[in-house]
Amino acid sequence: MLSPSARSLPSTALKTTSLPEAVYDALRESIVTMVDRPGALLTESAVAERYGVARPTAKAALQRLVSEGLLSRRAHHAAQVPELSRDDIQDLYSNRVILEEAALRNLAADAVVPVAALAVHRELLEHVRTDDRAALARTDLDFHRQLVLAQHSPRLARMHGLLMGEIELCIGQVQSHQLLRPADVAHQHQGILDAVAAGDSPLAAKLTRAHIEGARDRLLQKYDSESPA
Amino acid sequence: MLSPSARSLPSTALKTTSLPEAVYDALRESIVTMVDRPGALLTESAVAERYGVARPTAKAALQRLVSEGLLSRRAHHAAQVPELSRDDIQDLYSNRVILEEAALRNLAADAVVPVAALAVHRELLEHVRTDDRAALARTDLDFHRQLVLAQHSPRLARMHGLLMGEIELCIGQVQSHQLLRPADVAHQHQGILDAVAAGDSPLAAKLTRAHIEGARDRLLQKYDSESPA
DNA sequence: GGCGACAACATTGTTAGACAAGTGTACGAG
DNA sequence: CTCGTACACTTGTCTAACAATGTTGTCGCC
Repeated sequence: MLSPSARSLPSTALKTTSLPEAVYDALRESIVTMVDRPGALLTESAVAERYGVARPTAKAALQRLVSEGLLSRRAHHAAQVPELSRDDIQDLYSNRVILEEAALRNLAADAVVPVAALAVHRELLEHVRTDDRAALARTDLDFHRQLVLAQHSPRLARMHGLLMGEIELCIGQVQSHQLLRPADVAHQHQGILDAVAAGDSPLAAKLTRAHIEGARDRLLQKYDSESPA
Repeated sequence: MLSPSARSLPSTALKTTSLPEAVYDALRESIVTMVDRPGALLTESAVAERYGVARPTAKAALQRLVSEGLLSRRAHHAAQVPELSRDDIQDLYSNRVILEEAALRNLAADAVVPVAALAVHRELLEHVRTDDRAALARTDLDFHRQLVLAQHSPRLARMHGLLMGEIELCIGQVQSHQLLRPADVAHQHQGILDAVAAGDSPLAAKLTRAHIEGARDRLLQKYDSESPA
């Protein structure tokens, strides 16, 4: 009784199946939430000590984060939380447009609104009502993920997931959710869902593009105002 | 004298900077060239022994291949060369269309033909003349890679690279280059380049889609004739 | 003869410790 | 002031070992 394996590890609770994956999850979280600020150096030993694991385990987690673009690294040097440039933001969002526009075009062609996306949409409306900005930003990304997932294309989901990972980091670094206009987000999502339900592919694609480019512009604006170079 | 570190490793020569990367390269090659047939099991120890490295080194190489979809794996089991299904082929190519169509649309918008792609195109014409099917298949993929690279978008290149890796495997498994019509490939590439030079985005996109879907259909046809289920 | 429990095996998961090799830096010599 | 060397730090790689897990095969029982 009393959950036998409740022995918790130093800093954060690690509860996933694989140890490297648990470290990966924890580290990823602390990167996108800006606990580790951009530019911060993460040595293998430091990570190993922080989570109470061996260096090879930490190494594996770091390697995965590097391969996903959430850390940068030069050979024989500590991994580093990247500071995203203006070009990075534009690259991220222009590729996101490509993927999601295509996804929504296909979705609308079938004229069927995926239930998972609908559920997330309702959750988002709730967050708009309570004006919970942080939760709203998270749910917003979730909504887009669900739309892509509804495609049942493993490769599309994987590529989109890669992009979204870096976009999370991006949003964290620019603190853009403070500028978010909750009602607009909800309204635009509704428009996209309506276009899908109506089977209007061109409209769904157009609204998706506008929605994402709007987010990008807001991000860039904040970015410019913060780093006047 | 006499290059001091010329001690060669068992099967294949490994000459890259990092040992895991060298194993990765060699293993990848032997997978896409069907030296390791689909369904074959690759244990960490076997790989380690084959290339004369320690198990952790082999593990890293395997992990990377798994993360790129060139190997599949269940926990506590040997990695396995995946056998691509009909659905996989369709998924691969429909996503490839999304990416390359977008890339060519942008390229044509600038109306500038990338020199690297032109160089590869000339190389391909040479292979058509000498009727070298294997080299032609390789150069064909290279041509598409160059078109995407010309975009100068790190994320687009990375996503496209992932797709192309699996497509290489796909082409190897179906032995599709035997069905390739060299003159057609060259002709279609020329058409795409012309559309880009003319700054005709819609045409470039349309030709690209047709070119890729043609390749897909040829692949599927061969696939169906080989596995009549 | 068929079926289930148990035991042996194979494989990966994770750790520890060690040494080599590469990189940047600070310090000292010229 | 400049250059080169030595040192400290970090990663790269290996060996060895044990734990955890999944598979397989065998044996006895029904």
